[in-house]
Amino acid sequence: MGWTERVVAHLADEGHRLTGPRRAILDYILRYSVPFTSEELIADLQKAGVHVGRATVYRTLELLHNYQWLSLVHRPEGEHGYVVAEPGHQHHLVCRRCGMVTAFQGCEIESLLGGLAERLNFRIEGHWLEAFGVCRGCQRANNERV
Amino acid sequence: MGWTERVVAHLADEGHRLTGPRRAILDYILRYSVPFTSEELIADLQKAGVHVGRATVYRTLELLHNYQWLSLVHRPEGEHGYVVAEPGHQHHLVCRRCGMVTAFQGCEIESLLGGLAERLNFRIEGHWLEAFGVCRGCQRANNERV
DNA sequence: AGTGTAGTGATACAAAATATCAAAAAGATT
DNA sequence: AATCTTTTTGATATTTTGTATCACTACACT
Ligand SMILES: [Zn+2]
Ligand SMILES: [Zn+2]
Ligand SMILES: [Zn+2]
Ligand SMILES: [Zn+2]
Repeated sequence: MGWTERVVAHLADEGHRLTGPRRAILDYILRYSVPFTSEELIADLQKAGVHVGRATVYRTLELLHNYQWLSLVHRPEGEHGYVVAEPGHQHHLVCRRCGMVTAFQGCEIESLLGGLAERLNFRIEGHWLEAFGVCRGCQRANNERV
Repeated sequence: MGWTERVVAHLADEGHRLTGPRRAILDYILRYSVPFTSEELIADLQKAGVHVGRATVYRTLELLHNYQWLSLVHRPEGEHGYVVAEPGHQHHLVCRRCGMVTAFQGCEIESLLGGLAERLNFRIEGHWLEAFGVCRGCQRANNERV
């Protein structure tokens, strides 16, 4: 069962309708290998001849983001982009060259922040972590060029 | 030597001119106790009767951000806001109630990410970490109310 | 098939950010 | 201190991004 099917099932569970536009957006999203913005998706859908209203794109992405089927990451240029995700605590490695994103779980940061929080009397409820670097493919490409 | 003086000295070093508008913005920035956006600063300067063009505010904030004299953090409502910072590796605790930001250094995350990077063949060059929670003051205020 | 309601999208609108470019002002030079 | 060179500024126009409205559509359920 792939991402789309899980999303569809979950949305149904939550009482949302499976509409044509939502289906089209879900399908299109999977074609991205790098984070995308709402505006980019709108433009790409249009180019591809898929007719979906601007407001619907914004609404659908927000819906998916609320359920954590999409995550936001910082792209190399600075703005936020969406990437497909699975619900739950997750972090990302973002390639500065090609923009590719790799998700990873297993986070030991809570314990790391624990001592700090105690010292500062700050009650920590969550965190956002994202790492930047160069992915395997881009390292190789670079070596070949040199 | 305070933040402003360090910034002024650094900008001079880098060959930038110390203009009236820049001075005004630097002075005003220090009055914020929570992260602020470009638009907020523009509005506040106007209210305060300080006349600085909109474009200049955007340009100056970007300049300071490039030199890391300002950091961007996610505010409780979701958007990005600027906070004064010192160049170098730094992270922030952001209070979800009042928006107050506490910076901290001493970061052991590199080592934590090291093993992961090796497994994934990803060369990590940096990271962004930000923690959310409730600051000391807001915890106390809440207790009193309950 | 009929019904109630979530969802859609054209349009208008608002907000945020950038581009342009003549005029102003820093700082160097004399 | 007057001049010159170059950065910087800011009014304005424009683009980009995101939201509000609301009549209409079509999904889900009986
Ligand atoms: Zn890459
Ligand atoms: Zn984590
Ligand atoms: Zn607080
Ligand atoms: Zn760190």
